[in-house]
Amino acid sequence: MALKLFNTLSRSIEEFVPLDPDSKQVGMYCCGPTVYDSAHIGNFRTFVFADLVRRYLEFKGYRTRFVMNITDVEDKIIGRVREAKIPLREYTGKYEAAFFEDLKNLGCLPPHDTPHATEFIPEIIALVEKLITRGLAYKAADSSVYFSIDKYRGCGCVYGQLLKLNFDEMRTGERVKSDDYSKESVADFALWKARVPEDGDVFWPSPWGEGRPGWHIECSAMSMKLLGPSFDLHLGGEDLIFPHHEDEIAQSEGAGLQPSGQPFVKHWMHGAHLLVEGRKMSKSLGNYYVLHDLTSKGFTGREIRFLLLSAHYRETFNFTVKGLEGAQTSLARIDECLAKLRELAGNSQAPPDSTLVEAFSRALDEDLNVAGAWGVVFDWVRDTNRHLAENSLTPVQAAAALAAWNRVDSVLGVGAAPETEVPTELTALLDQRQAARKARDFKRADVIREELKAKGWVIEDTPKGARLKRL
RNA sequence: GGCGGGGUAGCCAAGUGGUAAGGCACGGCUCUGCAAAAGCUGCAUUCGUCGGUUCGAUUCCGACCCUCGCCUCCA
Repeated sequence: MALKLFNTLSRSIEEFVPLDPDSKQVGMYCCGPTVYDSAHIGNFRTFVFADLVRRYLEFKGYRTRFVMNITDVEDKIIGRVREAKIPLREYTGKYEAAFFEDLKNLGCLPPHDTPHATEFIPEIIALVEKLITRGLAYKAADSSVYFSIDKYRGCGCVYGQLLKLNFDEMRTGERVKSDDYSKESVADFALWKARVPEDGDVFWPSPWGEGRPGWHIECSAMSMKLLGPSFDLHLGGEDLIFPHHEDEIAQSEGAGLQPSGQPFVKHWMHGAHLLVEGRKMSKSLGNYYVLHDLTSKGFTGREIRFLLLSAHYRETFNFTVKGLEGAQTSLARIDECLAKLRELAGNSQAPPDSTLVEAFSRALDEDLNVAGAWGVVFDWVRDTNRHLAENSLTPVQAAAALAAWNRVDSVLGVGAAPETEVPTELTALLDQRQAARKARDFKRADVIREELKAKGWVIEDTPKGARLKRL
C-alpha cells in the first residue's frame, strides 16, 4: 500500500515518493523550538506530529534522517539574556535540556541531528554571501543584509509557493518593525541583522560587520548542510507557512544549489494548531500549558501523547483536561488487554498477526489518519477481550497478538504502562484481607480495603485472585 | 479587505454518492459477600441552515448562518 500525504505545495494529497525512490532513504526536517522558555503543549503537538511521521516512515521501511533544529539566537532570547545577565549558551542550555526531557517524556524518538543556529554561523554567512553574489540580497544602510523579493521574482522564481499571496491586498503595518526602515521593500526580510547595542554580547563578525543571523536563514543553512540542497520532507506548525517557510524556499532556491529542476523541499507538511479548553491558548486565560503543568496534575507523558495523537494533524484540535482524563481511561483499556495477553502468552513466540497491522497501516496510509488507526486498535482490543473471555486463544495466538501490538506501537509510541512495584507491607495487608474474607469476616476485609484505598491503592478482585493497582 | 480551515451524539473525533468508525461519559448485564476494578453490551432514522443535481447526499453544487486561523520573526 502506498503512503499518501498532504503536500502544502500542491494543497492536495499526493503519494509520497522520496527524491531517490530506490534508496528508501528519506531526509526530513522539522522546525524545532526556540529555546527562550519552556515549550508549551501546542509546540509539542507539532513535535509529536513530526515524530509520528518519522515513526510511520520507518514502519513503512524507509530509513529516515530526521533533523530538528534548535533556535538558540533570536530577539526574545537576547532580551532574556540581557535581563538575566548570563551568557547566551547558559541561558538557552537550560531550556534546551528541559525541551529534550519533555520530548522524551512524550515518547518522541530523539531526532538524528539537533543542530544549533549558533553553531552554523559560517554556513549561514556563506549562504548569505551566495545570495548577494547572485544579486538577490543587498546590504542596507543599517549594515543589515536583506533578501529582495523583487529581484527573486524578477528571475522567474515564484514567491508564494505555499500559499496564495496578494501583495496589494495584504495588510501591512502593525507588525513591521520600525527598525526595518532601511529595507528597499516591506516584503524583504532580513538575512543578517546588524548588531545593535541591545544585543549585548550576542554577535558574530561577518563580511558586513558584526551582527547575527536573521530568522529564516538558519533553517536553510542547517537543513541543506545536513540533508543536502534538495530533500524530501519539511515539517512545521501551520503558522510557519508564511513567512518562515516561504522565505526558506526563497533563500534556498535563490542560492541555486539544487540540481536543476529539483526543489529545495519536495514535500511540505504542516500541523494545525491547538485550542486549549476551547480557546486559543493564552497566558491571561490560564489555559497556557507547558508539560510540567500537566504532569504535576498527575497526567503522564504517554497520556498527553495519546491525546495529542487522537485527532488528524491538519485539524485544529481542542485539548482539554477532560480529554486527558479520557485518555487515561482509554490507555488503561489497552494496558489491561495487553497484560492479559502477556499472562496468557508466557514465553511463547510468534510472528505478528497481520490483521491488526494491515488495517492499522491502511488507515495511516491515508494522510496519517491516526483517528482511524486508533479505531482499528480499539476494535482489536474488543475482539481480543472477547476471545480472552471465551478462553478461545492459545498462548501462541496471544504471542502473535502481542507481536502485532508491538508493531503498531512502534508507530504510536505509547508503549506499556510503567510497572508499579507494590510495596511488601501492602501485599501483606492484601493477604490479611484475603484471609479475613475466607473466614467470612467481611467487616475486617472492608476495613483493610479502605485502608489500602487511603494509601492510594485499589484492590482488584479477579477470578484469578486479588491484586493491587495504583489509584 | 485578501487567503485558508471547520461545523457529525453530552464531550472528543473518523468516514462515505447507497444509508453513520472509535474513545470518554451514561444505562444494562457478567463477575463479587457487598463493592470496586475489569469485561461484555446498549446508546445519532441522523451529519450547521435552506435550496439544487441524483433512483439515492451527511458525502457533489449553490446560497446563507456560525466559528477558527494566517496576512512579515507565533508550533
